[in-house]
Amino acid sequence: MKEILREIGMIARALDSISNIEFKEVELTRGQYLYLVRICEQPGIIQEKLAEMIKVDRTTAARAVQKLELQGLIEKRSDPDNRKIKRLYATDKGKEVYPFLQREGVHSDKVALKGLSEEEVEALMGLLTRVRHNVEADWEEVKKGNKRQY
Amino acid sequence: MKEILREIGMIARALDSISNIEFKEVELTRGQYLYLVRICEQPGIIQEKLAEMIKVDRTTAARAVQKLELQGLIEKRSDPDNRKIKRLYATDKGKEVYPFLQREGVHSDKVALKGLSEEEVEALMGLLTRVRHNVEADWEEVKKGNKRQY
DNA sequence: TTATTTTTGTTGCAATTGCAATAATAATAG
DNA sequence: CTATTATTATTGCAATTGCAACAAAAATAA
Repeated sequence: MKEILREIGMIARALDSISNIEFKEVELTRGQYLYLVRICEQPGIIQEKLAEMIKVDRTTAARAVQKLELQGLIEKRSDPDNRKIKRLYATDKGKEVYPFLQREGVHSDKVALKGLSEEEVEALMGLLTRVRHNVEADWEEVKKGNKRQY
Repeated sequence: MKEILREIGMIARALDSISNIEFKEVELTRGQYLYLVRICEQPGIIQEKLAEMIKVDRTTAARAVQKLELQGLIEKRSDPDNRKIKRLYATDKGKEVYPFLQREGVHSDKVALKGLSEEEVEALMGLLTRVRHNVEADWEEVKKGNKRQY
């Protein structure tokens, strides 16, 4: 029955690959778009949450964010109430590329869902959200070092 | 509408991350399991097809296969009718780890689909297969260097 | 047949990725 | 209040990843 997860893997890798190739046009290297879009959409988000949302290692997110900052696409601001965290914001330059990322996303969306009715899209979205919830619980456990039983 | 693709990305990364952590127990490093399972299931498959199935760069597949061979988990055999290709087969050692990969896959499957009825699973599978077909056409084009219009 | 194009495979970089280990602050427990 | 634990961020490796660029064989075209 695990063909479902394989399909998901294939789709994810294919789309990620496409995005990475297309975003070179905007001077973004592999993976960066993931972080930038989310920072644009949730100004003030911190690195830790970003990694959690994207489902990537904390240190990976750290370097991606670091590079985005170095490129002047985002900036880190210290929080006055909490010296531990650094809030992330897109700079003007970052905000400038965002529309391109959006358009690409919309297009990939259109391509991916071609031939699906509105009801099917709705159903797919609902099912995937449930699957994601199921999976993310395990991911967090395993990431913490806990072992799954089977 | 592109939340669907985001969900897919999250699920894929989370599961991949879990698998990579769990398969260290069997001496497999990041990504290797993807190739090994498919070679076990389709003995005689060639590298190029493997990359296409998994949706990964040809050179990435090349190194993964190379390493699997070095570890003695698979072997490359020249084809008598076609000197260009090399067919891939799991060795006894490779076949030995396969059941573990399977069990892990079954478990991830169970976790991911928890709470979904049989009909929902069926529906999800159908929808994802269609999405995958849509996406893989674009992937192959973009990989060939062609540009998408939007 | 000969020439061109496509398929399949490899290696040299340069980059991302993630595990360990470290540090510092915040939150919780005793 | 002090001690312990959890959160957040960073850096040092060692590895995977993928784009270019190449090679060689096969498939197609002229």
